[in-house]
Amino acid sequence: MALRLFNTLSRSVQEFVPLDPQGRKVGLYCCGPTVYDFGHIGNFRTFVFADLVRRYLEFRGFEVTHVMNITDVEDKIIRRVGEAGTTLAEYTGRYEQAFLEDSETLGLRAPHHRPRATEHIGPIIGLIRKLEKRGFAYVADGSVYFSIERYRAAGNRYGKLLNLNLDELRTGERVANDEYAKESVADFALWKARVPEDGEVFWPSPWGEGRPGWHIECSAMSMKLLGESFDLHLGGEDLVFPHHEDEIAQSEGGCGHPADRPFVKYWLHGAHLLVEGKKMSKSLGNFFTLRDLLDKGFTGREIRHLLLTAYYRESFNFTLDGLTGARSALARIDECTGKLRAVAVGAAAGPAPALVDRFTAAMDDDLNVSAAWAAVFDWVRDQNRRFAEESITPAEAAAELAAWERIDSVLGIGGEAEEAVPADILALAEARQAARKAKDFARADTVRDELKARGWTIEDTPKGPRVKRL
RNA sequence: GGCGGAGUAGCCAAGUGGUAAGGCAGAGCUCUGCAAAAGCUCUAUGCGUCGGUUCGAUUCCGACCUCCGCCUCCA
Repeated sequence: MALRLFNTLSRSVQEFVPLDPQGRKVGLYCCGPTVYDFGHIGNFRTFVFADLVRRYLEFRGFEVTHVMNITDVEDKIIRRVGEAGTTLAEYTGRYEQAFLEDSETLGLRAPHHRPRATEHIGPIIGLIRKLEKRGFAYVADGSVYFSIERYRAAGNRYGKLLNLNLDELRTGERVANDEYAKESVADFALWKARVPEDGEVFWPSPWGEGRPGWHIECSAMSMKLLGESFDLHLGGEDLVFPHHEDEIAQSEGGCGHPADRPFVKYWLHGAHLLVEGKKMSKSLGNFFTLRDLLDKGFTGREIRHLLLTAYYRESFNFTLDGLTGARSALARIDECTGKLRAVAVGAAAGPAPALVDRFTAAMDDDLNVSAAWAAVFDWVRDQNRRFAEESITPAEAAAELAAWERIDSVLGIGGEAEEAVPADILALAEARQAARKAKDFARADTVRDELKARGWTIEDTPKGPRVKRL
């Protein structure tokens, strides 16, 4: 039994074997946000996916170094900085902070490194110089470009991730004015010469003042932090081309990776999502930032759960109804784990194996999280039956709880211990119970309404009343 | 036009060459003073359409229909 993942490089599901000879350490890089605005739900599908990969690798015993870059210099950012009349650092700092908060809301484990592009201009320039030295870069009008033709002429393949017919690229319409100097339309910028619109956003370089191209930061920072060859590189499916293709060309072009130690061993790409059945767009009114959803009263764990119900390689239809459904589904799990906590006494000898085994089998199969949830909900039903029959012992409950906690280290939706009930609320509940015993139901109902007004609800169970947070 | 992905119940969504996981919603039941909550049970003769291969197809093959993505802004 081994973890198998779909590798975009081979377009097939492959067993995951780390580069580390000990088979223990894993380098994971995920293309992070461009901090020009609040992150939307589509962005976060990708980041939740990356978090799932990271957590599952850790669950499987790998020692993961997780890197996620922050793109804090880029065309759109520069335009907005100009419009806002502020500085680059002030502008991007605001949205980077928002991104960190949103990540926490969704229960994303913090990456070990969050490198910013603007803080790695040195390594970026260094990589471009290597490319120059090896003859794959050329200067035109103060900008530096990558020559795909020379790269291919040296025996390299451009188009590893995608079947591309370079001669048939539909190009021309969207070539920016400042890129007319390129030798070939498919070439891409490594370093962009400073233009007046850039304002104060520029750095000195051997080619004059300017700023990095879009792709180069990921190559430079990932190799700096994870080594020239590392295990996993993740991103949204739209990044396959050109971003990731260009990363490969730059990195392998600059460093001359041997065939058996490529820049990246496994490329994983998460599919996009639709919202209410349509591509997200502001004009359709189905464009949601994470904050929009929180404003509607949904919680981070509900959103996380919904984003984790579907297989990462297929597009997913995100709906508000689905979020409501997520709330109910989580309540079912919380109810079950709450009962387990109430019954469990003493340390478990170990997690009950059935749930963990079924979960692991599902996840090993290219992160089949849907099947994993099926295992969870079947388990919930089984536990509920045991509660109904009162056939579960405290030790068994502790073992089941340990199993849940084990797999929740991956799912990350929690199920915290229930809030302690304050004394005055408890007193009210007891008063109601006394009234019921005395058949004074009018008074009992009044007390129940009082509790409800204070945010608590009473469940009359066969074993007596139970007070719960509304 | 090129390349790729997908169509499974009211909604979301797994899966398999041998007779359809799971969640939400809905229904019935249990419990209850009533209610709520919770729990249990049930809910697709069917997997876009039409052909083909096969003892057998939702699963493989072909055609068609529809939707989506990428083809230098994109998670």
